Amino acid sequence: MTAITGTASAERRAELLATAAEVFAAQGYNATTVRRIADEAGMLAGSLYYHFDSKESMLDEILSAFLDELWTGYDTVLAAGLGPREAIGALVTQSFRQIDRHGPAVAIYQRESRHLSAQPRFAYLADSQLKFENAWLRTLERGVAEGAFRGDLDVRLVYRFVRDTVWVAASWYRPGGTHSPEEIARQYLSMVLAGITTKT
Amino acid sequence: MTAITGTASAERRAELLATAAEVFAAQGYNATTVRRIADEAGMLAGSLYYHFDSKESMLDEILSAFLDELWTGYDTVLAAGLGPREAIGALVTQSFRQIDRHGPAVAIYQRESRHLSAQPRFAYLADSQLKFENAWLRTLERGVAEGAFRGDLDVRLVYRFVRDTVWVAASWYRPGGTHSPEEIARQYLSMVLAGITTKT
DNA sequence: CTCCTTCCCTAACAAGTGTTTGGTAGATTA
DNA sequence: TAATCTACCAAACACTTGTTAGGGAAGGAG
Repeated sequence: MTAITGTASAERRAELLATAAEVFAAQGYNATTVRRIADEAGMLAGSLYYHFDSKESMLDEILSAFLDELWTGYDTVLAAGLGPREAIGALVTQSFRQIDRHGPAVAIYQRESRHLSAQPRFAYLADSQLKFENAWLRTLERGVAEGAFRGDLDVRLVYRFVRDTVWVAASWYRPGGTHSPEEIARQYLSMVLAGITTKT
Repeated sequence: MTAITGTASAERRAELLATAAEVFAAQGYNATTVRRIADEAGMLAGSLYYHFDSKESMLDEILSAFLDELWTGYDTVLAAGLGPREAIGALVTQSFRQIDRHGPAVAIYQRESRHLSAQPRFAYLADSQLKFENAWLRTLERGVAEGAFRGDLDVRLVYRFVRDTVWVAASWYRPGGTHSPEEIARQYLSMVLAGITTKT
């Protein structure tokens, strides 16, 4: 029955992609050999090509799946019509949830996105990055205009500051630790919004 | 005369290491071929081996030279006996100066440090990271104890927050831009210390 | 039982990798 | 002028890389 085997093979695909993502995240895409992935999956290198066209296809599928889910969450937040401060909060929280779920994918994205986006196949990475930047910048500027955020700072610098502080967390965050993604998001937000010094 | 040729060849070494560092930073260490480096330097791949033992030696020299200079600056700051808030400020400023000077090296360090430190040859990366963590953590804890920093935050989280926010800047910072490293450090510090919201 | 699909293995390929070896033009030294 | 040294080139080496082609065991379908 093609329906049953279809979902079964889809599950196997996802399984293989998950292990591939972990190795990519740990070693880097270029440093990862197809034989290592196969090893981790308990099979031989050639067998991977029954499921995937190429090593690059795996990377593509990992990244695009992650970005799809990311933007589903982001678009919901952006369409909710929140105030600047609440919007930033929701975006940060949403980001940490993605880190919690797609940890390896986030790490890969951060590491390889820059030089990958030059490749036509991965042009959607640049698109996403631009859309991302616009969403954050507009929210920040709106916040400055409404007096919620400080106006004495370079907005682009603030953007990069917030963006980086959130996403780099993927490099050390491990699911199932002492802090839930929501708790980490809460503390991060508190630092970004109010600073780490006492208010005297 | 060995003295003159000695410094001349030392200059050539530094020159080659600088171009190697740029390529490593742009493409990643593993994705960079020795032929690409040689090409960028205007010579053939084999010729590099007149100056260096191996590709790994180049990486080693780049990273250790960077760390040496970094710790020279850090140790000066840490020995100055500053208050917690001033110490953090000095450390951040110092870090941005390093990014300004050793941009490529910093980028390489961030990207490859994790999996390199497992290798015995690069064990000093792990040592440095530990020393780094201790310096920051102690300063932060001292600040909390003295009431300069907030006590309602997880100190380790604060550490990673500050550390990451500073060093990721290397991924987008380019020397000779609109902002000097000191100006960027000033604004970053202002955000980290006081937050991005208006104090109402 | 037979056929067929699924999923993997075995074995190899061509291209690209870091590295080595021997040579050589040109400057430096004696 | 002869000898030596410096900094590179030319060509190959052994090895790893992603990828492919053919085969075969297992199990469901007819």
